[in-house]
Amino acid sequence: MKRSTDRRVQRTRQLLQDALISMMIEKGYEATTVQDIIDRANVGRATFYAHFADKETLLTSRLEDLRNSLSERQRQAPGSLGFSLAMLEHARSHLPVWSAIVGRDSGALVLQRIQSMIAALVDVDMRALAFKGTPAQRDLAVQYIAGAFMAVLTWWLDQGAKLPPEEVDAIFRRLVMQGVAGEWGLRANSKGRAPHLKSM
Amino acid sequence: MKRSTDRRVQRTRQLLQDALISMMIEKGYEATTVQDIIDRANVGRATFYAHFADKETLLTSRLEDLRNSLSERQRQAPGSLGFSLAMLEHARSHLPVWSAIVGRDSGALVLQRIQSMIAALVDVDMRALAFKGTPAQRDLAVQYIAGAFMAVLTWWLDQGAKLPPEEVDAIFRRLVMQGVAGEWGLRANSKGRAPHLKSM
Amino acid sequence: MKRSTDRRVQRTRQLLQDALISMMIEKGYEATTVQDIIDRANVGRATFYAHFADKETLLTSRLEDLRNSLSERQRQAPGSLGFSLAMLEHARSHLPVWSAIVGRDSGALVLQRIQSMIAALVDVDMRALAFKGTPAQRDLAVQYIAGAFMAVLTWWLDQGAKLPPEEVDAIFRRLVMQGVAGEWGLRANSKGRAPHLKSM
Amino acid sequence: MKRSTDRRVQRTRQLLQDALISMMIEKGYEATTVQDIIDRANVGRATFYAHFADKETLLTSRLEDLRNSLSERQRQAPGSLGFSLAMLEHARSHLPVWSAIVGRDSGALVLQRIQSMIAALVDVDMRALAFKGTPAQRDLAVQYIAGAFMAVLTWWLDQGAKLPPEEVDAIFRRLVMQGVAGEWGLRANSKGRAPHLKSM
DNA sequence: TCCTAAGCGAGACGGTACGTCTTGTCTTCCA
DNA sequence: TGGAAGACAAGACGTACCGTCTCGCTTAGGA
Repeated sequence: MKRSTDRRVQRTRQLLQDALISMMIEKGYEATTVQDIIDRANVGRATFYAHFADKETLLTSRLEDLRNSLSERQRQAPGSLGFSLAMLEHARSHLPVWSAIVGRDSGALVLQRIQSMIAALVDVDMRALAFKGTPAQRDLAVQYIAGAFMAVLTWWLDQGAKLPPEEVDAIFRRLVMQGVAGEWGLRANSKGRAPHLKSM
Repeated sequence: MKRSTDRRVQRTRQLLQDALISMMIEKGYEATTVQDIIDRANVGRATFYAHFADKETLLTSRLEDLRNSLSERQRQAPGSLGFSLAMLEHARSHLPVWSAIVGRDSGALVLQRIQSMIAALVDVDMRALAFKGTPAQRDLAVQYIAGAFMAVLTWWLDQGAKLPPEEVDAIFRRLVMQGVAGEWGLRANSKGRAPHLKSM
Repeated sequence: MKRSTDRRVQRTRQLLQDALISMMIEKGYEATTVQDIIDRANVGRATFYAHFADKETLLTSRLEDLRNSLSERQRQAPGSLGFSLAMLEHARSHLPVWSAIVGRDSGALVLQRIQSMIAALVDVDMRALAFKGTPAQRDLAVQYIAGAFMAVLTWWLDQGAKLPPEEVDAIFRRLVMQGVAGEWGLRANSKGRAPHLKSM
Repeated sequence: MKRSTDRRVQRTRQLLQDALISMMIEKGYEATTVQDIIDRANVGRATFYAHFADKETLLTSRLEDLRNSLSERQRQAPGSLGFSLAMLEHARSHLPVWSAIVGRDSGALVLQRIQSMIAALVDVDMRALAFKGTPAQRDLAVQYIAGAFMAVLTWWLDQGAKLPPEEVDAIFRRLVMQGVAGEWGLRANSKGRAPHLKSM
């Protein structure tokens, strides 16, 4: 019951999320103020704070969607570092946002958030593969991979995302697999591609 | 002429840098305000801005010392990814600052700066080694390595820096070398250890 | 038709008026918010605004009862400044509200409303007595008396209403009558006391 | 020392006081926001709060000047209810502000502040005159007079301040003296007029 | 030894974002 | 159909921080 209220609430949350994305493209994340967001969303200030504790919480809620897409993607091909190509393609399809995130100092915090999201996915992949090594070593490997991927992604975007995602993905995966498999031995596990992501 | 003036200027810069470090340990980088710094340094507000454009510039000036140490270190053993062990040991020797940098959302921007510093070092290393591949591929590798290292470093510090630096370094280097050498073929180049860093 | 509806409406109005009084005693008039009132009255926000334009209108509606009592009281003994004793006694019988109204910056506006209510009564009294003087002079006298009375009432309440109402009333009336009668000559007119007020 | 800072501070306080007065004339006291004041004064928001706790404190600081003028005026002719004519003339010379204060609901609080200021002056006058009666009676008389005066002043201003101040003053003083002298006996004490007030 | 210019502390200031609060309007659903 | 529940836009509040600024004090060099 009170479904209508829920619907209104959802609508407002959506307006705010969209406004954030749209402002990020224009001014970057750090430079975007709460006032910018609510002006863009045509929403009252109090309403913003009724839904989100602050700008960062709003960002997190938006990233949640991305996380869900990637998780879903992963479920269809576990243990294949599938997030890699998916992320690259996602970034290319939504180049304006991602350029804004990656661009000058604007998104250090955003990138950090995304990196820990990636790390969680990698962790699942490592467990799916036959990782040989202590839990501490697995954690190290997880962080290693997530950090390396984000660095590659950032660089690729900074270059204007000109190289084909498939190529970047292939190199990245080989770099990781040769390293990690050499060190701890992983069962090869490369199932088919899942469909592209749509969100964001 | 006016050497005494220069000495005073240096003293003030030093006071401000020390105050920043000391505040970062207490409250983290983001949470530290310019007011905090000048109070801690017993310096006037205008004096701060006479020396540094803003908080970030002050940080950069402090990181400059770290960069110099690492460059020096690298010059003694080029092409060996020598920054890795040096950084790990440096971090362990100055655990309070590094914990503060790495701790919860305190230092995304600081870490980003350090990462690009590392990337510059890696770039030199890659050129020193016989990297086979296009310039773009080298750039990709550079970012890959720098990102992976920072992630490992951050993880290690977050864990309380309990594992021996030598062990972390060894694993990291093997992961990198197996990947990069497998992909593009690198001449093995692992000269002896250089002396520890002292700054910071 | 729909008498039951009328009864509900009356009930709601009553709930709101009571809630206002009760909140005023706790926090003073200014500090009381519409939210406080509707929470206390267990009433929806829209309902509040369906009945009253704002907090002040609600107050006014409540004061209407007081005005009616005093008017009734006056009809029984016109031209006797009868409001004086009636108000004093009323205030003593409902000390908590009146203390709240009078207390520190809580009710400047409330007191202003009451004062103009008193002024209307004084005007009637002045016309009942044989006031000699121009209309402007009568207006001046009316304001003079109402202002003086409210100040005395406020002072008396601020002191904790310790002096007997009769004594305060007597002094007040002598001060007024000697002044006004001396200036413009009034026919003595001091009929018997009317019964006490009950409302509020 | 540091007189220059003091001078700046004084200037800023003055700018803010003037801006308050000027806004009050336009929109009334209640309706004037802190933002209005600082915009008008060309002053930063933090600066406002560095000088005054809130809008009301600013008002109080402004009334302090009026209080000082009246006190000075009183010192030259004590015991003569000299504030009466002085206030009336002051109000007529600064009609725009006073009209704004007196006008619709805008200044209940301001008027309350002024009334207690007047009461303090009356208290001094009562002590200067040979007031016969208990302290409680004197307090009552003080409030009576202050309340009556403010009511007359307000009425006079509401009428557009058309009657000559001297006439209003004369009537007010006779009303008071006949009442108070009749009740408690006062030595006549009506020294010459002091010069007009200039502030505000 | 005096003088003079620079470095400096202290801190006022304009500007701007924050997160909180209250108001009055509106929509939806229940009894 | 009246009213409870409560989302919402609007906008003021008081706080925090920033980077600029003016002011005198201190403290050396050079005269």
